[in-house]
Amino acid sequence: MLIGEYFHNLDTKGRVSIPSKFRDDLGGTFVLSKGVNDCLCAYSKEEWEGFKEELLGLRGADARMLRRFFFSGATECEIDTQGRVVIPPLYREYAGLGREVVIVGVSNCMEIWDKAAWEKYMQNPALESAEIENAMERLGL
Amino acid sequence: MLIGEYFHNLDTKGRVSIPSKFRDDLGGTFVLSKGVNDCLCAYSKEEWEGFKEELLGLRGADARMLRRFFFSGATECEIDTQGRVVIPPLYREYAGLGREVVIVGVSNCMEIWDKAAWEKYMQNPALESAEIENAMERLGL
DNA sequence: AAGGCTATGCTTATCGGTGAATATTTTCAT
DNA sequence: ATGAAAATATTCACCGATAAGCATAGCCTT
Repeated sequence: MLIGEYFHNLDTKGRVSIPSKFRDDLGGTFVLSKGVNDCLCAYSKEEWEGFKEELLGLRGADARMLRRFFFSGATECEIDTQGRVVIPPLYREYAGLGREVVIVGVSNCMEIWDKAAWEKYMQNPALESAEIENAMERLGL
Repeated sequence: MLIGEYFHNLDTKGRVSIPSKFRDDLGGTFVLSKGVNDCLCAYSKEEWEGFKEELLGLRGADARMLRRFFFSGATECEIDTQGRVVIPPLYREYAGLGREVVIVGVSNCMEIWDKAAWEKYMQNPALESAEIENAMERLGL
């Protein structure tokens, strides 16, 4: 299971070390995709396969558009012998990654954030204890 | 699996480099066909066979029309020793290809778009974050 | 036969990806 | 606390992919 928060650095070639605790869950190659809040989202092959089948099962014009969106916004990544992956330039740009990034485990996927963006996001008032408590209550947790 | 988005240029002779990550999946020769939404669609021989069978299995007037469209609008292409293919003039014209094109992986086929047309297509309101989040929820991501 | 056209291939430059080597930091067991 | 091992950071050198321009060969036209 992918959980935790890790602070890492991109090297000058745009590579980043994957937290060693994540490597077994992710596998040697995984799928990196553009996430919803200006972050990158990495799925193990198994996770991605499930999603892919769902997408391929859809029919109609909207389905074609969704397929184009999700498949075009993803790329296969391979972890090298030193535990690193290259974040392609397009993806670095999309997520606004500087040198310092944060790698976050979200149970079934791993997210990569620019450090500043992550810290800003975590300051969101919706994440204060009271709000968290409210949300939990609404969801019956 | 064909995924990702690559920005390439046609040379003055109408040739374009196929992303190196796609070459294994596509094979040395593939089938280029006119796609839906003013793009070109490239299938590996295997994928094309599947598509062909699907088309041949259909009955009725619409089916006849689709068969004429897709079979007349397809041609075999060969990747040269430098990883390029010639896009015949008719196809360049059909998809409105200028110098800058985008090559998109859509899981089972590869699409070639004029850069401007692709960017316009991807601005569709149905692809705003809220819609995407809905779609992801439905698809179990 | 000469000139020009087209298709194809070759060459070079640039950029990004890859792999190795080493340094540094962290973790863990003793 | 200390040392060993693992994880992460950093740098360098090399290789491969792409872009662009040029060269060659075959073919058509005149």
